Amino acid sequence: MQGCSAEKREKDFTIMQEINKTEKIDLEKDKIDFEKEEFRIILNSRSQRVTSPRIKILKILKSNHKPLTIAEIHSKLSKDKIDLATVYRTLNLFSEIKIVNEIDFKDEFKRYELVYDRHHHHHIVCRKCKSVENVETCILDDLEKLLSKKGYSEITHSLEFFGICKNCSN
Amino acid sequence: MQGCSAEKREKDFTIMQEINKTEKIDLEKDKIDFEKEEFRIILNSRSQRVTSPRIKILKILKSNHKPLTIAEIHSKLSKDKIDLATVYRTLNLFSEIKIVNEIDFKDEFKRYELVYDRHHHHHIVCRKCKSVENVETCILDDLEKLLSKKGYSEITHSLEFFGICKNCSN
DNA sequence: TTTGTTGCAAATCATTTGCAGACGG
DNA sequence: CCGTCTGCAAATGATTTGCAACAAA
Repeated sequence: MQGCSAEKREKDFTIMQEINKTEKIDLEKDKIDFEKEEFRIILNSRSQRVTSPRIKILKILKSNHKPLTIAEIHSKLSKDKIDLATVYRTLNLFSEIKIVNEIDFKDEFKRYELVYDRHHHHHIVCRKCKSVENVETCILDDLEKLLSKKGYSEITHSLEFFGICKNCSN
Repeated sequence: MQGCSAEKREKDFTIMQEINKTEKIDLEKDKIDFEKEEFRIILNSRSQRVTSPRIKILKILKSNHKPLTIAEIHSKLSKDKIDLATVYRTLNLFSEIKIVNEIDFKDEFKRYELVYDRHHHHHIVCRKCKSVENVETCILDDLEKLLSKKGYSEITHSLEFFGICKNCSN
């Protein structure tokens, strides 16, 4: 293909057409390209392939500042025709490589939240409407006081620790 | 039935026979009868019927000082031929009336633990062997220090709050 | 070129449900 | 006796998996 300048020019032109089209539609082009590059680095650094479904799912997780269910992620991908099975496989992968946290809100669905770029935090979930707010502090007493000041009532919490026990360390 | 003394005596005798038989087989009779009475009170006070599957499941939860999965509970009932669906329905009921806590250990199974007679506590779970120890303290920093002194490593935790938000209170 | 990923369709498996008979109060 | 609970069998629905085509490195 080297030296095949006519073809190259035609290709460049096609690319420019593509970019112009994109610019008109998407005013946040620069931000999005930056994100893509960020995701590429994250995946590469963990020896994972950079694929279109993975980037799209990462974008969705990044732009939604609350934990999402598989169904929510999949429906946000509806125009991209990404298979449900791929969504499951991708989120299982992301959990394994620890760039995503799997959260249980005590309903029937698991939720996923991007964590590689965020500091440790928790959530307060409304038992009725399932709305979610982040909780940044980390001492329980202070927390519950804070939450009731914010207007929540009947607060309960669930806290579990996970680790490797003595036996398993050997 | 008043004044029907012959019948009453016969009935009492039958009961005594029953008790003697039980004593020979089960040396912990007193303890178990006490438990049954306790469970009866708990269920009655919440307007729930006292049935044999419910008592058996409560006994299992009471005697196992760690959260159990549905499958574990069901297998401990194997000799009693209690249906799996009944186990599910019973534990959902127990969760609703809040005598049992439903816990997520981030594997595929929900676990259930009796809570009406215990003070609030958490757990530390080994990620490999799934062994469970209770955690009684309740300040996170102290906790994690305590846990690593106990020999756990790579400790993480998961904490979520649940409550009713302002909007839903109206 | 090689290895890993995706889409599709089918399988799996935990959980729920309808119903008829059994049981508790 | 009335209303609820249980066992059974079938349905449901989220999640996983096998496989062939495809894409990334």
